[in-house]
Amino acid sequence: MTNLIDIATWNVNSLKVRLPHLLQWLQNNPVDLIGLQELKMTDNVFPVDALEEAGYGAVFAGQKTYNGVAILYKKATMPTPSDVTVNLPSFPDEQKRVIGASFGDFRFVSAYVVNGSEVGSDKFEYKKAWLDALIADCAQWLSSNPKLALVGDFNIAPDDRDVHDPAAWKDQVLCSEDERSRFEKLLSLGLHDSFRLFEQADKTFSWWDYRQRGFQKNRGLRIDHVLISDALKSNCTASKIDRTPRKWEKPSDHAPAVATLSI
DNA sequence: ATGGTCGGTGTCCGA
Repeated sequence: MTNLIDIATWNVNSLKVRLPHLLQWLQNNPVDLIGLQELKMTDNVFPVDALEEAGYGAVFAGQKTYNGVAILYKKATMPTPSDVTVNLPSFPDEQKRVIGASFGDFRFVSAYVVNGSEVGSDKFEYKKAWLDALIADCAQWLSSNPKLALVGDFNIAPDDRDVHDPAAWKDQVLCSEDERSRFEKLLSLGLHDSFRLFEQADKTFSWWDYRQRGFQKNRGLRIDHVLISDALKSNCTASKIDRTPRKWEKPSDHAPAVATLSI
């Protein structure tokens, strides 16, 4: 038996501030699964009740001030999640950046990849090591769960099409070869960038800097991705970025990305 | 014009 579902990802940049946007967006786009990043809250204040009222269950891993990830699932269409795991098995970390859960034989992982600050910094070294661990662990996940979606804020623009000004961003953080080669390595494990399975408008981005009226000028990058495994590729019928909520008052700097697939 | 804007238990740091 197969189910047609919509899966999404959204870096909300504080779930406390963005809860009204999330609820509004889910009302307009009742996706079956969504991975959230940058909750910036501890687990004791996670808005379980408000999401429940909206028809969503949640698994989450928060922390104070920074990071924090969650998976929301529509209770009417999705089974109860099982095998919930937090973070990367091969990379012990205080920072809460990964949460995974199984829905039947479908595995869904929400990730908040390290930003990296700037090329050559200590944070950039942490980013490379973290990505290497993600690659190693993702290979394991795929061997045990052929039906896998890895979604999130990857903090990597895969190629120049994903950058508003490739010359200005060349070799900069989010666009460097060290990062792009690791993204490619992740795909080579048997994952596909669902967005690129379909024809897309030029200059479609998922993140715009708050400064300099970046969104109004569409000075953005596509760094939020919905990756799906080989086993799901032919079952994926659409993938898009919804820039609508970026126009709302007090927006996240990221827009949600959504893919449709049968599992 | 070398800044600019957000969010956070903050008055600087991370993005």
